[in-house]
Amino acid sequence: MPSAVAAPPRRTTLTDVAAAAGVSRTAVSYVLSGRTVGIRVPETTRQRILEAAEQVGYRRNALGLALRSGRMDTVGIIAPVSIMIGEPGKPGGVYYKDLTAALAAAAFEAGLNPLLMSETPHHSISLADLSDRRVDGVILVAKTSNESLVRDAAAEGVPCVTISRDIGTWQVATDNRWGARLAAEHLLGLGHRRFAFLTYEEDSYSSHHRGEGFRTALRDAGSPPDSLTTHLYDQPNRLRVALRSQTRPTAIFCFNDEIAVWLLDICREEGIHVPEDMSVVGFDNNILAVTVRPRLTTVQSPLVELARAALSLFQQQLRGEPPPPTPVLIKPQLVVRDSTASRTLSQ
Amino acid sequence: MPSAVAAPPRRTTLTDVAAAAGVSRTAVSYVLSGRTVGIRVPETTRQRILEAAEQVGYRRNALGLALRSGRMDTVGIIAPVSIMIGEPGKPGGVYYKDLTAALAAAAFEAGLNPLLMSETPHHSISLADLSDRRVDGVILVAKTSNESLVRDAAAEGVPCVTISRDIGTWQVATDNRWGARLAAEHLLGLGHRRFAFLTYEEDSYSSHHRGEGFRTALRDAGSPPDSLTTHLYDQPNRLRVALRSQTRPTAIFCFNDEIAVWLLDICREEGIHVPEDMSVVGFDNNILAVTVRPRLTTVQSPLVELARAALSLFQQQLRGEPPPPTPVLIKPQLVVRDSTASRTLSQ
DNA sequence: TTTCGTTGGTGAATCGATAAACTTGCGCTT
DNA sequence: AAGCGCAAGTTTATCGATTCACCAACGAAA
Repeated sequence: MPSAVAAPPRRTTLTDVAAAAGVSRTAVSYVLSGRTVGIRVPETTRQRILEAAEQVGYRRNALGLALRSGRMDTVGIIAPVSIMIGEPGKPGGVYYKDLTAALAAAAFEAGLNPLLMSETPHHSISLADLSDRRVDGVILVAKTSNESLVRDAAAEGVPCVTISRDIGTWQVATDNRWGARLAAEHLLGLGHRRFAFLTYEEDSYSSHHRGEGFRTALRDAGSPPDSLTTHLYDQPNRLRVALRSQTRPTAIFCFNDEIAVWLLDICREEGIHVPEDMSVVGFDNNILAVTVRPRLTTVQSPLVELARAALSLFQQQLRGEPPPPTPVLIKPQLVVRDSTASRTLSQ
Repeated sequence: MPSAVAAPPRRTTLTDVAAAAGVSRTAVSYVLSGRTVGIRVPETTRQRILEAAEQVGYRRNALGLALRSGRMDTVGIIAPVSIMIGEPGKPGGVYYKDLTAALAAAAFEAGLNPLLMSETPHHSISLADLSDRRVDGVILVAKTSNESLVRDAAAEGVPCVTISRDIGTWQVATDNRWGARLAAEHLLGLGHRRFAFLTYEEDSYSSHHRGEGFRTALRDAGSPPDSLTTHLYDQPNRLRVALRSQTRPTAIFCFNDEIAVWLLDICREEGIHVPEDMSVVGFDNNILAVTVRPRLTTVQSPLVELARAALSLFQQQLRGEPPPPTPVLIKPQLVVRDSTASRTLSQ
C-alpha cells in the first residue's frame, strides 16, 4: 500500500456522453456545440444527449477543441514582470501593474483568456513562445517591445499588438501630446509663464511625445521657446540648482506621478511650497496621485480604454481584417486636484 | 481579388521535419524530445533530424503535446481583477496587484505559465473552467476563494492552492499573528500602553489573525485587556470620537497600509501629529508606505516568498505528493520608518 | 543452415473534439 | 415495383505529438 492518495477520477469525454445517450460522438458534438447545419437531430434526441451530458458531468476539453480549430481563445500579455515586483520605493512598476490588470479585464470582456508572459533571466521571449499555439497572439507592453519579435510575429502571421511603442502595424497608445497639451493649457490658464518638464529619459516614446505636446501648446499660446526647460529624474543636483535660481520655473510638468511624488519631496527639502510657490502636474492618475499630499493634479492615463482598444485590434487581427491606417490614440483627461494653483504675484 | 492579406504560412509540424529528414515522425519525436529509451537512433541520423528541424523552422505545438500528455504546464491564477482596476483613490487593489505579480513571477521561476482567471459580471468561475484542461490547476487569492469551488476541485482531482483563506487542504498564508506581534513588541518597546487596531472587517481571515496576534503579544507583555480597542474603517465618526477622548490610544496598528494612509489624513484633520502625538503601524509595505509622509513603519507582507510557497505546493500536488500537515505560514518582517516614535511623557 | 541477438528504425493507436461524406430506413410517388 | 427524397443520424479523416509493439536486415554462433 504505497500511497493512500485516491486516483483522480478520469475526466469524462464526448465518448462517455455518447455511450450514455446511445448515440455517436458526432451527434453529441453537434448538440453540445449548438451547431445546426450539416446534421439533423430531433428534439427528443437532443434532450437525451443534454441530459446524458449533465449526468456524467461532461466538460469540454479545451485542448481537443483548440487542436482541431486552431483557436485557443487566449491572448498572451507580454509585460515586464521583473519591474512589476521591484523593491517598494523604487520607481516604475505601478503603471505596468495597472495596465496589466486593465488588459486582463479587457481580455475577459472580449471572451479571451489572458496568459502572462515575461522575459526572465533564463529565458527571453522569442517566436517559439508565440507559435506553439498556446496563445492565439500577443499584446506587448511598451518596455517589452522587442523589435525583432514583432517583426517575426508579423512574418509568421501571429497577431500582435503593441502598446505605446512605435513598432509594427497594430499600435495603441495614449495620446500623449493631447495629455501634455491639457496640462500646459491648465497651467497657462493659472497664469504660469516659466515651466519645466521632468522625465526619465528624453527620447523614449512617451516622454518624447509628452515633451513635444507641452512645448507645442506653449508655442500656440505665444510663449517664448525658452519658457520651457527639461530636467532628468536621475540628475537631482541639477534640478536643485534650477530650483534655487532667480528665474526658476513656477510650474513643473512631470512625466508621471511617481516622478511628481519625488519632486514634491525635493520641493519640501528646498523649502518650496506646493502649490503656493510651485505648481506640479503628474501623469497617470494612479494610486500615488491621491495618496501624496498635496493630492496631485494629473493627466489620467486612460488604461481601461487603452486596454479595450488593444483587445479590439487584436480581435480584428484574428478575424483577418486590415490594420487601421494609423496608430489608435486614446485621449486622456486632466484631473485637477491640489498640486496646482494660480501663480502668485510675487513671482 | 477581394483581399490583399497574405495567407499566414502554415506552421511546420513533425511530419514536415520527418519528410525533410527522410525518417518517420516517431524518430523525429524521440530525437527532439530527447528520449533515449524504447528506440535506437545513431548519431548521424540524430544530426540529420536536428538539422532538418532547424531548416524547416520547426516549433513544437504545445496543444498536441498537452493533449497527449495531459499536462499544459499552466497554472490558473484566480485573482480579483475587478478590485484590481477599481477607481484610483478607492481602497483595495494594491495588495492584489502586487500579489498577482509575485505569483506570475513565481510561476515563471517554476517553469509554469500563469493564466489569469477572474469572476466577471457575466461569468463566475466554476469547476468547468478548471477541468477543461486549459490549466493544470489553480491558485486562489483570498477574496476569490469560493468554498464550493475548492471542494469541487479537490473532488475532481484538480490541484488547487488557496492563499490566506482557511479553505481546502493546500494553504499558504502570511503569518499574520507573527507580524502583529512584531508590531506590538515594537510599540511596547517605544513605551506605548494604549492601543487601537484599525481594520476593514473584524472577522475576515487576515484581520482576525492580526487582531489576535496583537492582543496576545500585549497579554504576554502584561498589558491589561482593555489596553486595546478595535475600530473599523467604514466608521470614521466613531474613530474621531475615540481620537478626541482623554484616554485615546497613543499607537494604532492598521490592518494594512491603505488604512494607515487614511488614518494619517484623519489625524492631520484632528490636529494629531504623527509620530509625535501618535504612532501608526501599517501592514504590507507596499508603494504607499514609502509615498506617504511620514513614511510608514509597517509589517512587510512577504509576497515573493508567499508566491514561491504557493507554487511549490502546487507542484507537489501535481506530482501526487501528500499535502503538508498544516498551512504553510510565511513569517513577515517589521520595517521601521517614520510613523512611530517613543511615547512622549505628556501622554 | 537455422537460430539468435542486435541495430535502426517503422506502424498504428491514442489523447478529445470536429466536420465532410456517407448510410440506412421509411414513406410516398409514379 | 422501382425510384426519389428526406429524416436521423453514423463513419471516417483530421488537428500534432507521443509511445507501445513490432519488423527488416545483417552478422555471428551453433
